Amino acid sequence: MANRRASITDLAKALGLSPSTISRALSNHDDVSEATKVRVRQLADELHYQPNQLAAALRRGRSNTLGVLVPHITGHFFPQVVHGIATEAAKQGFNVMICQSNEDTRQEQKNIDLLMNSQVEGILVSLANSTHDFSHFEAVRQQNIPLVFFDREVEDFQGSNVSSVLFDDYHGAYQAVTHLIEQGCVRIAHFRGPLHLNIHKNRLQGYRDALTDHHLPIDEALIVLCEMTPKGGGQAMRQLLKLSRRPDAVFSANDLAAVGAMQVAKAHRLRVPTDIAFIGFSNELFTTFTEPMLSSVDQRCDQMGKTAVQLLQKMLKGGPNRVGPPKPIVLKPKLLVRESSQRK
Amino acid sequence: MANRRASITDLAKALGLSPSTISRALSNHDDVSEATKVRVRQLADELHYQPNQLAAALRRGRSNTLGVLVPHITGHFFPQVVHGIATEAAKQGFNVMICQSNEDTRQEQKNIDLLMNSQVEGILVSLANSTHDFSHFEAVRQQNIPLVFFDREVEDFQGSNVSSVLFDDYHGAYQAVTHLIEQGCVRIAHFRGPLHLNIHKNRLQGYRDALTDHHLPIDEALIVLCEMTPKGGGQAMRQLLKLSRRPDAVFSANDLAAVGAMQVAKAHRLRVPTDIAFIGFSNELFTTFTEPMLSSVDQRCDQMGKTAVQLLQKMLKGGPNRVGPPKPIVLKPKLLVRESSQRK
DNA sequence: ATGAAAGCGCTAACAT
DNA sequence: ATGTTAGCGCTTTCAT
Repeated sequence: MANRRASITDLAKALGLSPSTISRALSNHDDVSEATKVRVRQLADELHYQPNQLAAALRRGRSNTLGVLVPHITGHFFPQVVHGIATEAAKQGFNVMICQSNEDTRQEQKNIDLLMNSQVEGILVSLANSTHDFSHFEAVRQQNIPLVFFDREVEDFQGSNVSSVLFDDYHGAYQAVTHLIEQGCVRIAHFRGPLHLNIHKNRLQGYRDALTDHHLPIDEALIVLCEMTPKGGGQAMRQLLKLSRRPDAVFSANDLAAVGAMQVAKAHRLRVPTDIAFIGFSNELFTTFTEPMLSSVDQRCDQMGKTAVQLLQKMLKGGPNRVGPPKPIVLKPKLLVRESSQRK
Repeated sequence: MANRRASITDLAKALGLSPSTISRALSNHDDVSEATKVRVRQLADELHYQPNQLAAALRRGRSNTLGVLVPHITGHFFPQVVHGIATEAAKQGFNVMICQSNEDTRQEQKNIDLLMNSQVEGILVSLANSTHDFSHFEAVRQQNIPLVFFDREVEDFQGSNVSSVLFDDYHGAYQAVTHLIEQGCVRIAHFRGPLHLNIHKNRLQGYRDALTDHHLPIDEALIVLCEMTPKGGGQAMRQLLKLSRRPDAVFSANDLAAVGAMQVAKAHRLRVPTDIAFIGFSNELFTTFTEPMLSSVDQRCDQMGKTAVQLLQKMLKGGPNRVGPPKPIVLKPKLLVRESSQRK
């Protein structure tokens, strides 16, 4: 049978004190005598007293909870970011409520509502792919609840309590391709994803600019739209191998496709990296399990989560007298050179 | 400026009605006139009224929130399970609060406390590796808060509102080892984890029984306690290779250790699977990227999350007149045979 | 150093 | 069909 939980009132009655004193004692308030504190704590322990956060939050007007809204918690990236968020939030004393939009705008709206109703003190969002209408974020802005977009951002959505944490995809791609050039590669192919996503647009642009800046021609036949899976990468690779002049390197917009391509290349008796070098993107766990190990651009996903929470925290503390929103934070990528691209 | 949010009281005053009527209208209660409902909804929309869940939860004594406690949200397994949980919980109209223990018992205790304080209606837990002392779950049991252990369970922790969703590790291991025997392996090693975790105990027992049932001797020297990482697996492998009679197969309690071991074996010029075969456990994404591809036992992780929530839901609905706790649910494994164990 | 009292926003039993 | 009242458990101002 569910014993009703001991409340402050219960403690008060049992000790012949007032609820206010109990409350103060439990929160270690200065002007409660040490003796009383001891008595209170002891009884609280004995009765397994559990403070009711709901009540405290309601009274204080502060829920101590952050809301997180991600497209989903699968794959590599989002779990990692969520991990970073949860860890940092815990460190700062916040609870975390997590919702998934399943890449669906309607669910995103519903979840934003839900988070607001739950009186979260701030919201961290990565947009659903399909989201073009941003009216549901209006409410957040109006209530002046701090809002941080990460990875996927709403463009032109300004506000004094709105900011973002992004990843410099352009620079990551640029670094990767430059490294390939330095290794002596001259026909570098690129596997790209759909360009309505900024990440793919930027990675492609980084690729182009790196080539141009190093006086290499851009051959559109070497830029292949492919599904970002091992299978997709494999198909793209086969397509490239049919060219009269095959590429001597592949920079893929993700690791999965790179691995698939590498497998196909090896099946065609090409030596990696001597005949053809590979670089992926995201530094997935498995990149060190392939043979040769796959070079990749590391995104520091947990760093992104951590940074996002810190940014939010800054807004919460900033108060109303802060001038303007905190600047968006752009995380720098790091190229990890492994065997698949190391020719020298 | 943070406009104070409109409350029910505000709506009541503005419309010249009582708060109770507003409350009833908003929750579409039967005995409010349609006309009133319309008026109320309209004004609510206009003022962007957001119900305060905190207050409602406090009043109702029901928070509409489930607590989730996992060792971490990284790797393959836990994100997948959490995804299953979050999805199913959303479907059932629950919010989800997520905590990580970081495999640390003290944090686990703190998080359980936190969840209880947050008045969650039920808790889903996968234990930290290091947890030997279960006193923190006593409180949960005493408060009669439904508790579901998944994947990692506390043995001998019974209660009318305690249950679990497990994976049939024994059977998975048994299948894996039987398969190795059928491939002609006769000296099969096992990498095991710490045995206070049932998953490892059961995997070990499945290993033993499969050998015995097929009339193979059990050589304790072939059973190695190792850290479940590539590095740990590598070390264990080196240890095995020093034996006068090395093993001709390894069944590892997880994929990471298997991969590490496989790399070491290959570095020693052993051919996989001809000289030595490998099977891992969990069917991580990267198992298809290794060379040769790693055979593994698939756990259907998202199914586990979904099932766990459904079980919890059953307890919540069951009420106090239910007889005994719901039976633990055991999910069946599936052996995926890939190159690393396929000799014929 | 402690107590009395009010109220956070909501709901539900009990009126009318 | 609507209103009155009380209270969920806690914190905090204002006494004393």
